[in-house]
Amino acid sequence: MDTTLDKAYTPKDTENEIYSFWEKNGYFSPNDKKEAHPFSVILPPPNANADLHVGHAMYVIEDIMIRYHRMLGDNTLWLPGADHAGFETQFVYEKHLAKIGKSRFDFDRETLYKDIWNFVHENRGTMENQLRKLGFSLDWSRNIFTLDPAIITTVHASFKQLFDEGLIYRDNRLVNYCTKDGTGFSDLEVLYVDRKDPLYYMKYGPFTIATSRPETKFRDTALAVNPKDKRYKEYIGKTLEIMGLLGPISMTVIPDPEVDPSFGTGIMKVTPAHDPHDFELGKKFNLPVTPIIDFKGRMDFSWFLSQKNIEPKYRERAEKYHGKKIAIVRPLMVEDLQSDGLLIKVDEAYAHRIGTCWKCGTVIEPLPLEQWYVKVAPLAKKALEAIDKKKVAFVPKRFEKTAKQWLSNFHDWNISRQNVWGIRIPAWKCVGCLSKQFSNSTIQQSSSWIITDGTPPTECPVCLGKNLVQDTDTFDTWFSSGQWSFATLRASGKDDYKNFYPTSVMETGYDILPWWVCRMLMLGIHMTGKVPFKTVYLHGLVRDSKGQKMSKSKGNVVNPLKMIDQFGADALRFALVFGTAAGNDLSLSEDKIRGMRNFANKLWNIGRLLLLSLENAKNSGRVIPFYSESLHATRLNDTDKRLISEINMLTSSVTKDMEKYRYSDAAKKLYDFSWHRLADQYIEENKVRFSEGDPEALSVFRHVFLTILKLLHPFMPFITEALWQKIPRLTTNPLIISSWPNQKSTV
RNA sequence: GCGCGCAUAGCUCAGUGGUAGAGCGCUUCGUUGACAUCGAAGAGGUCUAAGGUUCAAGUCCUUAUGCGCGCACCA
Repeated sequence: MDTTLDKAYTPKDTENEIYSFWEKNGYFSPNDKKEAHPFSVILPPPNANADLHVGHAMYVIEDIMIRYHRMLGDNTLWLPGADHAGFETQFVYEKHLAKIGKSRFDFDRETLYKDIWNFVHENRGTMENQLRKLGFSLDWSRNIFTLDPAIITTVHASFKQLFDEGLIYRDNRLVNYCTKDGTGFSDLEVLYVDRKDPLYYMKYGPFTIATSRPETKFRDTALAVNPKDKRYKEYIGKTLEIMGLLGPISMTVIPDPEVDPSFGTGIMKVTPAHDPHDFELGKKFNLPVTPIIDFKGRMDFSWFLSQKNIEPKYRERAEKYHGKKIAIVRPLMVEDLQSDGLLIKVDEAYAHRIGTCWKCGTVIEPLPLEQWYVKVAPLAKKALEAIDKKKVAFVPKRFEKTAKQWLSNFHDWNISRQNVWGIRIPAWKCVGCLSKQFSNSTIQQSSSWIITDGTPPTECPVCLGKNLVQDTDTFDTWFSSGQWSFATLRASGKDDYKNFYPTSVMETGYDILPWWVCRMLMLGIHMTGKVPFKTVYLHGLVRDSKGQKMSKSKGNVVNPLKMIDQFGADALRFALVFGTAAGNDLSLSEDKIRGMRNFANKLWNIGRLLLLSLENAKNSGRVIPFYSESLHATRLNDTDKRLISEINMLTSSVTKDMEKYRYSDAAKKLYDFSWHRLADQYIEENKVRFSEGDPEALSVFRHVFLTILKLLHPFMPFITEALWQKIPRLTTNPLIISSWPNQKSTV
């Protein structure tokens, strides 16, 4: 064994070597000892085709938990995976297509899917190697992809079961639709932004109405007023002839207690096809759902133009508007409203919030579309009960309330996506039956669907027809992700589900609490009868040195790989934990990482001094005994004994912190003790003894330092392992699988 | 409107009712072998405000102010 060390620690030389040493020897896999307690964590699967960002580095908390429990001797599993990230990945792929002058519509479904598959798999290894660079002790032999057949099987089976139980249904209602990306979204994926837009006041029969969406007025089907509003009471129930841009329309005035009399003029126009509130109102009053905007975000006047005997003026207008985007039509309408004397005024800076596509920023259009919905309330109820019965604990505790709030307020969940890249929904329709039912041209009525476990059905159970068409939609990625905790363990082989479900801890960013954690709770409990995890630990967002959110456009993004390259993975890891409270956002600066690199170097040089001293002692024929209780009792002086007592106190205090998820505290104590107590005090005061080869001093120094290496290992796995392997000690185990210290332990 | 969080050193933030902390920055001094990615010494705080609980409050409770986040409404 080479016992000399370089003057400064160079992580680059050692990290890769140590990682492959660990991986090759299977240390990341569970020890499978029968008497061992199970401890399991499932890594939130990063997007398979994207590079890691510094937020992913926060999963270091999971590695700390895992390494700690592995050293405790627990049967420890940290399961890695990669996410196909349905819509998100397809979005990236479409950008890539655009660069080469193509679009997804140039390909048939199968080709497109295969092309995205290849695109993803070209990039997939990158993300995984980046996780390795971070030192994450993931069991790669169990690596799972969200599109692995075993996962798809589980997702299909759950869908069928939920459908059979009546917890999934098909409905035609207004969907949050992005006309640019061509897909609908769940409520959670709509990003609301504050904007200032014109509010148009226009003449509406005897009234004045205010609207920010004049383009929808062509398909208004009613007027609504607050029943308590005295100004309009007499109109309720009456049908009025109203002059519009395309001639007169007759409309009934209906009561709606939700109309705010103080907003605008207190009269609301009702457009069931393009406003969720109006849609519900329309259901109540039996109003027709008549769209004017199509799925590309264009005005569709075909319903009007197909009529006979239209006045030329109106035909001309409709033709002018037809097929154009909303933004183009609005000013045209304003002109026409003015020339018809219908425009009263325009409030140019009306402040409101508007739903946009979280990915591309396009304004979300509520459009009527048939989709699959999960009936959330019964599932949420079970999750709420589990929380109340303390079957799930939250760290920090305050997120329990947040989770409960979400679970109490979820609407039914639209899980259909008009994407190709994803798990296709195992639902088929019979063309024969369909043609018989198909009467209403604007709204497609629900008909009976054939749901299977994924196997294509051979014939229609109703008419025995063989012409069956599969739903072209795929699942919302979160529908499958919501089953990740049990789907993975069922897929990863052997007895993993039996041994490791429910998992010990679910650790992720608080920003996906509603998207992921709540859904895993709901689906996990419903599908398995058990909570999917016993503890939820949530970490905050990584921000820049000034506390600003990182973004590419601001140019303040910290690249974790660059930082690892520059300062080492241990330094980055320690910087992310040091001085960071669970659930709070944290500021990360290069300065902080550099500071932690300096700490790593400090450790390195403590090790270097120890090794040099041991080597000198050996060369002069001294035998350095290993620390033991009898050595302690018979030979140590007070100075040495005091240090031993302090390292024992540190050990129990750090252990307590580890148990209570107080990683920042543990890290600080270790930093402080190593640097300021051991190096600055003990070593400085006893330097002469070391150089003289004092056996007791060196024995104590070695014992204390090895103990520190153990305690620090979960945080800084590379340098601690590297030093550990250089230092003569009793056990032969590498540090990663050596035992967590207690007050009696020898090293 | 509802909910959550934050307010502590110049900056960024920890802080588990018991003598105010860290990282970075700053000042002064110090390089013959552990480390200048260092060492020694130091400056810098009415812990946002007001009230309350307590032997004891940065910490618990109430209220206020400012900032941030989420949700709902938004014709």
